Amino acid sequence: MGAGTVGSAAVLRIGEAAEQAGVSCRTLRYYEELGLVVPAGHSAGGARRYTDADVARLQRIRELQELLGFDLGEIRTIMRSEDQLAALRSEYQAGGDVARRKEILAEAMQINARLRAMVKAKRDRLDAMLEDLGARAKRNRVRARDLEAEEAGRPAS
Amino acid sequence: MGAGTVGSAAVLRIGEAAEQAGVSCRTLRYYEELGLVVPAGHSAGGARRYTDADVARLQRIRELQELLGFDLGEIRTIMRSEDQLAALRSEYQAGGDVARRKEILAEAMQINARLRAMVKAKRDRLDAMLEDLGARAKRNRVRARDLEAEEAGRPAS
DNA sequence: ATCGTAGCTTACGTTGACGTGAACGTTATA
DNA sequence: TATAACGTTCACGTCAACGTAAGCTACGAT
Repeated sequence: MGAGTVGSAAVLRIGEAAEQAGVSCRTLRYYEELGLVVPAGHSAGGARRYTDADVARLQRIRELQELLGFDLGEIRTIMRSEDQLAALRSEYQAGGDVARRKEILAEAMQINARLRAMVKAKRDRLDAMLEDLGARAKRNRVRARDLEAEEAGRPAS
Repeated sequence: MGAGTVGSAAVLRIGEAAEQAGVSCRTLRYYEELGLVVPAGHSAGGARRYTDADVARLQRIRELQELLGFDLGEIRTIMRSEDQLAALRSEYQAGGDVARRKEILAEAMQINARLRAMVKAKRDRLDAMLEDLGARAKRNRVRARDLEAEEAGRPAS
């Protein structure tokens, strides 16, 4: 860690982490219960201590929940995949023979592709919806222009 | 209605409408309870009769629910806006003075813009996510290529 | 030392969005 | 005209995702 950064050890208490993630403390405890986010550490007295990485994880969970509409069960599955992916990445970087590295890479690419397909499908549907709304807006603009013209044509009918 | 089309009177029974919309009968009755979709008519005996327009409305509701993540309360608000918009459209087409038509148009455009902004925001976030996933995919592809090269360089190490 | 704030566990409550009978009426068809 | 399939209205059940209250503990400032 470079000098200048204070570093991101397990310094955040549950309230602080919750606020940064935009959720409640209860939600954090609930997520932990589900195995979604386990705090990086604990104080001597047993209080949860979160890192910035934990907060990032929380934000990712909210994104998957609110943006993609997954339920927490599906999110758990996804996060497990990503955790596994991170583990694979470590193993990958640690070296190992080429065959193993290829295996790892293949799995990573597959996981990525699955999520990508879901996101893309959703985005495309949103795009279609947006296009529809845009067409309506355009029609309205045309009508508005016509009205202006009509008004100008007969200023005081 | 042109000859050739049977027309879309209130012909669908609840089971048929439900199937076409991809939901359960219970859901239709529930939506009616919430004032989201009131069947276009009823049989002599009191059975609900839906039109194709009702089914379209149902599909729109599902879209708002699943794609945009609105709850049924928010959807009710949106649908009310759209109903009002349709009413305005009728009033608009019926004529009326220019000032009134401009008012109507302004309101319609405002309603449209609100929804459009929400959809666009969501789509942009999805786009960002997709871009991120794409970048990861690209890195993986590069790594895969490197691995192939390494293997070719030392065929039988 | 103490006192207020924050955190901990346990456990029951709540809200949205339906699912699932029960008991009964309606409709299409053989 | 019988009868199976479909419909109706209550009304209670369920599941996820938390909210909330109670009773107790830990830590930071005065």
